[in-house]
Amino acid sequence: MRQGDSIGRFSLAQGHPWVAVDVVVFTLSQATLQALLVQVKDGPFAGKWAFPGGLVGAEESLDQAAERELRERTGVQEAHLEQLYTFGKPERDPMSRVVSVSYLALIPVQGITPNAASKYADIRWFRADRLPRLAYDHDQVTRLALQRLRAKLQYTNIVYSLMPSEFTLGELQEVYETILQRPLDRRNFRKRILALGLLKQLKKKRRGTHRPASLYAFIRRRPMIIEMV
Amino acid sequence: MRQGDSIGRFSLAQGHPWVAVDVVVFTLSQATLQALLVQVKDGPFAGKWAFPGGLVGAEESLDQAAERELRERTGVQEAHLEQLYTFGKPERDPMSRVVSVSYLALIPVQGITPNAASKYADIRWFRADRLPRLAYDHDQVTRLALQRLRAKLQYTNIVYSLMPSEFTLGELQEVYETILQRPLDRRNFRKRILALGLLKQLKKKRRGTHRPASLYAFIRRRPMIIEMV
DNA sequence: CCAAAAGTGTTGGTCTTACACCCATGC
DNA sequence: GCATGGGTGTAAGACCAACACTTTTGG
Repeated sequence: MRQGDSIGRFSLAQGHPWVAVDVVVFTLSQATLQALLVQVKDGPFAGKWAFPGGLVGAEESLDQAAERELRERTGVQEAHLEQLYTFGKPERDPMSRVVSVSYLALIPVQGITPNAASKYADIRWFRADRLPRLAYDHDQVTRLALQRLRAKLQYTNIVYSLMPSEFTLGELQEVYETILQRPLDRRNFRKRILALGLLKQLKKKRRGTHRPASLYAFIRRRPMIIEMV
Repeated sequence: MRQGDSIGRFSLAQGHPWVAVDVVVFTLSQATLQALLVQVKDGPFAGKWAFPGGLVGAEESLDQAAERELRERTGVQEAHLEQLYTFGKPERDPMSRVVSVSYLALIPVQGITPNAASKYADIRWFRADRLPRLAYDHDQVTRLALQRLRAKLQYTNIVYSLMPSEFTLGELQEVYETILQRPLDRRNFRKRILALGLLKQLKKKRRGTHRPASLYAFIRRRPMIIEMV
């Protein structure tokens, strides 16, 4: 397989594709799940929307390339970032052979102003349930990303990566309901999530328009397997 | 990201890695899970064992490259084949930058004689729980493959890809116990698996050394999500 | 007739779901 | 004082885990 013999023996038959990463960045805003899209500048997909991405640098790991892309578009340094799937059909990009490793990034609720730089014609947030038809095979990437997010919400604690440092149980429940697209029973939700022991109740209260709600925070902000929802 | 601008703008900074697939082939034999390993011929890992793999051809999708590698080593045409994960640290292969997409292949119990061709020094089956230290980052690939297999055994019907066309419930249970590495209660196992409605009972019996057992077959041999074990 | 695997139901405990009322605040 | 979200417990049903004896064959 490797160079020693393979590249010697196969270099003519073997393609030498470009390797790129594409990053599906999700966040929550106005109680909806939002995805970050860029407008492609050149090539046959010019004008179409797609997930931001870019070629992997010579000295860079795939994870680092994804982190860099996330940072360049959003300024976000710390986020949940995980590999999704690798797409490599020869015809997926009509201009040249590009094998693309897709990543899922989750960033906390906040007003992030994305940066297109000169690389893209435009960049902005779209409601995840109302994305336009995307360039390349990115519609498939969307399905995968949503599927993975919904699945992981239910057996891991990754929701922490979408939450601000302090939140009420009502807000947390709303996040679950938004992503899973189904209502949850408030009493059962509170029982379950508190029983997991992942949250600490803060002394503070959120004083809003109505009865103040207790604020909570995650005790640890790192990925764990749990059984939630 | 794509060539239009990116390759123009970034081609010096961006590496142009080789893209390979590596295939973890599992089968069952003598009531143990077996993995197919090849012995590397050249380069810094010469003499070490690794999973079979190879560069992706210019006209080939990643899936096709994995299928081809499986076919070349085992002659098997039809198998469960799924992408696992993509590894791409710059230093993972000391000779040159290789991004490797790993695949999991499951083939039915049977006496397959693997074929090293001239590509490898040797090829043979190893017990999955007693693999030697592997070349490249393949120890990581092993962990992932076993993890994925165990997980999927529990919420999909992929076990069909490891079974011959006819089998007894005892044999099926033995497969689950082998892979999950824990004993299962016979009555509960039979109740559950029959309740799923995925099996049909054949008229035939397996006549062995003791009381004959009813033979079963999968009604459909294609992947489905279920809730098993 | 003995050894070995096949075949078969019931019960107790746990987990999950459904459900309704009072509370604290802002306006 | 009313509208709004916050906060709380219980009961019924579903699901799961544990468990032992009889049957059929080969040798």
